[in-house]
Amino acid sequence: MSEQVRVRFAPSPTGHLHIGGARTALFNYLYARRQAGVLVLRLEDTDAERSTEDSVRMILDDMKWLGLDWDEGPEVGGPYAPYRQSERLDFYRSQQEQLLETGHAYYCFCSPELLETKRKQAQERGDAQPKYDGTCRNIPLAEARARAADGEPHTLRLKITESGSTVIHDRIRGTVVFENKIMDDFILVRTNGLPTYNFAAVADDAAMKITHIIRGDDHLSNTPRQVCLYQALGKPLPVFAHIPMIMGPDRSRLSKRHGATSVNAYAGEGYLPEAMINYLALLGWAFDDKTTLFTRQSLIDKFSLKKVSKNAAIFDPAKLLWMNGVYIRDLCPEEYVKRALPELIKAGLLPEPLDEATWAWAEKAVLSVKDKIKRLAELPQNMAFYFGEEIELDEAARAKLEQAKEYPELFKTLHDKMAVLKSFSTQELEALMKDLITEADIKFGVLVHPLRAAITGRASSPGIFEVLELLGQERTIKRLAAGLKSVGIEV
RNA sequence: GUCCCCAUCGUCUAGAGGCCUAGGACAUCGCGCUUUCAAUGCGACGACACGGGUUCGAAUCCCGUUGGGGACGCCA
Repeated sequence: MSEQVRVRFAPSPTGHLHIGGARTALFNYLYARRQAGVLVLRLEDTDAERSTEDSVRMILDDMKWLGLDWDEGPEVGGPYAPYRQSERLDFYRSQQEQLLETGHAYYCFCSPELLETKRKQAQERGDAQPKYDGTCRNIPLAEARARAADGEPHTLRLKITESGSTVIHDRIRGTVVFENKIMDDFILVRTNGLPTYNFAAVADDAAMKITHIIRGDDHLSNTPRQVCLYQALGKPLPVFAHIPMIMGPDRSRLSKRHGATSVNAYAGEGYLPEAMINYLALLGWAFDDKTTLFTRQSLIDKFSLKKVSKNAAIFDPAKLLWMNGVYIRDLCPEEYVKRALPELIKAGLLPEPLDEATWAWAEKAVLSVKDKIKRLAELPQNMAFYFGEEIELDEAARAKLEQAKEYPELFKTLHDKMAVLKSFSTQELEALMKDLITEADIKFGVLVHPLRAAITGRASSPGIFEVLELLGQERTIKRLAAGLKSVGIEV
């Protein structure tokens, strides 16, 4: 029987969770759930300069918004706690000590300035690949320790075997071979005593018994170094799976200049987490040649690394938008209302505690535009005409209203009859209007278009009877009268 | 520059030698339905980067070219 699958998502807290990170997290999540394994969330905050507590909060919130719950990590703890690298410094110290003792690591006293100079020189000479020249490689450990103890600034480097090659068996890429001579003795511990990414990540992955490393393609070239570290540490290698990157429309790495790239931004714009999950799942993965809509559970049931594609994918906001519309329309009325009303409250269109009558009205109003919107944030804009007393007509509406001039008597009658209607309901209104057009022998549109323009200020709206009823008799009459008056029809 | 990865419609992808006159989805365009818009239905447009092999047969395998991306930090 094989060991339990343990995967991890290890973001560095330097801002919101972005699209790429979210997709990596999602694939890890899906794989963990599919394999009945464990998803570990680990914060890689060894860069004290850029890591912030705010970012930690934001990333955790973004993960929760997406519904990507982790089994071990911040807030939930776990057998390998702590899950923040900044709190694991003692552990790294013990690891580096071991590497020093086994001769896999050594002290390096070269200053950053010196290295920078050497790197520049190498570049100017046109050297194949700038790499550390090994100046401090053979300083006896005892001597190095003494110098370090004297307070001489130093880093720790991993001693890489220069000959041979390092082979990676990637679940997605296949076999990838790197010649060892292209690697240099990279830094494990910085002058400030903090571990570098490559060191901390590997030490932790090994310690936390991570079995599968599912991460972005951009880490593929880091992998041979990390493999060397695993070996130096005497730890078994995990399975690597490098998933393709997500690019912007210009095929360069997705970044701010491509527009919204953080999950949070999409949440704010009224995207549903389930739509985001579905869309992200399809970026670099497909189940078959037909299916595009997946529930979270079907994603879990169907996900496999085998079907992850190798090529980079371009993030397409248009498809996400379409999918979000699908998900909004698919929401049951209760669920839809529950998510929609806060948007109106946020926009100041509805008061904060809602009384029962307003709630009932708002429910219907919000439902009337359900299949017109693709993002919840479009709601206030789309429903503006339901609020306030007077309205302003846009250009298209003006033109439609002008058409009323052809039938001044008809609209006068419409106004008068509506004004005295006993029950201002969909049924009554429909009967009234049907009678009018039959009598006048005109098409329905002739009556509806100017009416809609007058009461909504726009050329398009939900079904006219629905709007009429929701608006109520008083406001309808008021707006209709004002509209007719503006085109010279006195009522 | 060096190393590594990748290469099917504008975009996401299906395709693991014959099922491919290459399938689906988004976008775009057209038509239908309809009180408008939306939704929806139908349809159109649209791709195997190029060149060599291998094979009876290649989008699928091999090599090269070109193109794109990534890495080359005391960032992650």
